[in-house]
Parts: sequence; structure tokens; C-alpha cells
Amino acid sequence: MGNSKEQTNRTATEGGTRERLLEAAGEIFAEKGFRKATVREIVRKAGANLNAVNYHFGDKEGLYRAVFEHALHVCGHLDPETIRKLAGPAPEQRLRAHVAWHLRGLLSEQRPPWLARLRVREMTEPTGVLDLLVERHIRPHFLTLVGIVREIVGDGITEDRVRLCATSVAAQYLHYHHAKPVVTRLNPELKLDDAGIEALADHITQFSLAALENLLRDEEGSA
Amino acid sequence: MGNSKEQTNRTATEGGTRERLLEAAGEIFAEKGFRKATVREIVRKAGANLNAVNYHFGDKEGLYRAVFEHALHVCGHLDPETIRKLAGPAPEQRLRAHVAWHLRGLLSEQRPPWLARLRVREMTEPTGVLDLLVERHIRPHFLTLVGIVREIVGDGITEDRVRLCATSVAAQYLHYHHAKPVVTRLNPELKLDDAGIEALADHITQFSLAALENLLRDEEGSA
DNA sequence: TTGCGTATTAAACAGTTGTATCATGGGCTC
DNA sequence: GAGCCCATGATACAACTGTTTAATACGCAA
Repeated sequence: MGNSKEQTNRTATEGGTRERLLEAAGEIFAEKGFRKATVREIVRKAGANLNAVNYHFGDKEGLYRAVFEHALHVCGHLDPETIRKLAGPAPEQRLRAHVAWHLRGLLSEQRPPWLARLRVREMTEPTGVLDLLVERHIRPHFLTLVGIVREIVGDGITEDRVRLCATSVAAQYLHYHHAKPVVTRLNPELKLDDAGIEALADHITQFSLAALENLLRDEEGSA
Repeated sequence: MGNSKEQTNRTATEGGTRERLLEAAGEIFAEKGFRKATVREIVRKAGANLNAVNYHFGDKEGLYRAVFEHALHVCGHLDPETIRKLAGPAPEQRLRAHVAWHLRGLLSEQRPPWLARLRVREMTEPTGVLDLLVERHIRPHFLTLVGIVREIVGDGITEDRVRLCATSVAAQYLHYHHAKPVVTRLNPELKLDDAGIEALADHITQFSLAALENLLRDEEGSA
């Protein structure tokens, strides 16, 4: 191994290897999950020694937790374009922006942020970080969605029902990541490149909008 | 390598270790997935020897494959009530029957059939059995759903779009299993007992119906 | 220089995994 | 009974896991 990376520990806590470990671990954890990912593979990818994980993070779980905190600071925020759209007046456009942003984070291959994939990994296989993740990220995003849904359906529906509707919306874009191997088999025409992702966001938005608007009518009709 | 697979036990000793292994492995595989489940835990639950897995199924993966084939014969079929409703004339009722059947299989705790849970496990973590599973089970169910959706939306929508709509419907009930820990945190009022499952099926059906009917209107309007 | 603290390396450790090996038992035909 | 086949049992084994320990290189102050 050609080493010769260093030198210069600019700070006592942030060396080169520590950062590289976080990056490498993020990718591998996102791809394989906590259990399947091995420390040896992570340190190999990071070009570090086997002991580096235990030295810098105590143990494997400490690294896992640190990866989340690191990722939340680096790429957990919305892009300016999405922020602008989410702040707009039309709830339809806000719904589209919300759906598209999540879908991109889950399916876009080119970008580095494995945070989204780590997040859904934690959803299906909780490891203890889930509580922190729910409170600091998932719930805020969910409440944003709930607000959008509420604005679309109006005041004639209970809060519980609005949350169920928001869950139905989120379920759709999450599904394309959760069950990706099956979805691509059942929908062979699907192309999940950038254009395909936007088209999918269109579908999910239209489908959900249609549901929410019609639900409103039903409520008005039956009220 | 003695390939003593399926043809051996023809006698009434069918209730032997082979059967018990399939049952125990089904539960454990469904709960923990292929990788996390250990052979030792399976044989302990089955009351069999450690070697039993290798003897009867060659290796762990052979057991896994056999569990699927076994489960498909035992509990892969619809119950009579669901069959009756699915054969009915009203597509709304058929949609409700489809959604409720899948939801029950995924969330009902009392029943034995871990087939549904095994199925979604394979969706999120394919292990090679997925192809067989898709062709023999998932796709048929999906095509049933596609048929129902087509009947609701009419002929003014492309087949690709109909499949996307069916995917949106399926995504909803699958989500309650995939992301169960998160869903229950975000919707604390949810009770996933039998009554709660039926209520959930009502919501998903109404949401999807509203979407499909409104989509039809949009198609007519823009046509 | 010497000493000290920190980061990296290499090797070893203890635990668990799936699988293979060898021996045992039990029913069957001869 | 003897011989044989099939199912089971107890144990061994090699590979892999996360973690620990001991040794080394480097920077810097006294």
C-alpha cells in the first residue's frame, strides 16, 4: 500500500483517516447494512489499519453512529432549489418538490449522499440509531409532508387521517427504493436515470394529488 | 455430495425433522432474514441436530429455497372469502379484498404464514430466490392488481401508467411492513390488531380509489 | 538528547458462523 | 443373527467476525 498520505494533523481530533473512515463507512453501511458490513472492508476501502475503527470510534457501532452525525451535517439539508419550491404558495408544487427531493435522494446513483439510503436501511432494520434518526430527521420531513397534505385536503379531515394520507404518499417514493429489484422486474419500461426519476416524481405527485383532492370531495359530500 | 432432496420421505414419517426444520426455518428466516438467521438457532427451534440442515437440504441456502417451495404449497393461496370477493363484479370491492388480504398477511401476528414476510424480505434483500418468487407469486398478484386498476381507470390510460398506479397501491400496504418501526412512531394512534388492520385496509382502498377515479377524470378532461 | 502523548501498524485473541467428518442407532431384507 | 441403508448425533474444522494487545513512528516540549 503506497501510504504516504499524511501529514499535518491540522487538528488533534480530525485526522485524515478519521474522515476517510466516515466516508468509506457511509457508503458500505448504506449498501450492505450494519450487520453485513465488515470492519475489514471499511478500513480497506479507507486505506486505514484495522485498528483505526476501534481507535477513533471505540467500536463498530460507534462508527455507525458517527457516520450518521457526520452525514447529517454534510448532506442532510435540502438544496436551495427545493427550499425555494417548498416555500412557495401552491401546495401542489410543494408536494412535487417534496416527493422529487426524496426520490432523488433514494434513487439517484451519481450523488454521494448515502444518507437517504442509510435512513431507509434503519427503517427496515433498526439498530438503535433509529430513535435519534426519527426525531431529528424523519419526523421533521414527515411533518412538512403532513402540512402540505393538510393544506390540500382542507380542514374537514381528522389529523389522524391526514397522517395516514401523508404515510400513503411517503410509502410510494420509499417503495421504489425498498423493493427496487422487484419494481424494476414488474415495470421493465422503468428507467431510473435522472429523467426517469423526475417522471416518477410526476406520477407519484399526480397520483397523490388526485387522491387527496377526491378525498376532499368525498368528505364534503358525506358531511 | 448426497443430493437426497425431495424424493426421500414417502412414508408417514413426514412429521419428522425435515418438516420441523422447514417450519422453524420459515419463522426464523422471515424474522431475521437469510444472513442473520443461524443454522444453530433453526435446528435448536426444530429440536434437531446441527447436521440435519446439511443432511436434508445440502446447505443453508438449500434450506432457504426449500422453505419457499414448502410455504408456497402450504399457505400461498388465497382464502375462500378473498377468492369470492376477488371474483365479484365491483372493482372497488375487489380492490378492497386485494389490499386487505396482503395487509393481513403482512401485519397479522397470530397466523402462521410467514410467507408474506419472507416475500418482502426477499424484495429488500434479494438472495437469488427472488426470480422464482417474482415469476410464481409476486407477478401473478401484481397482474391481478393491474387488472383491477385497469377496470377502474378505463381504457384511456397507457399500460405503463396503469402499472405505475398498481405499484402505488401496492407500495402503500407494503410500506406498513417495510417501515413498521417508523410508521408506528409517526402514527402513534395506529393499533395494528385485527380491527386496526381492517381500518388500514379501508384507508388504503379509499385513498387509492380516490386517486384512480380522479386520474380518470383528468385523462378525460385533457383528452 | 530524553521523555511523553498521539496516531498508525501488525499480530493475536475469543467468539460465531457454516460445513465436514466420524460414529451411533434403528428399521429392514436376507 | 448379519448386512445394509437411512436418519441422527456429537464433535471437529476452517473461515470470518469484532476487538484487544503490543510494538512502532512521529511531533514537540523540557
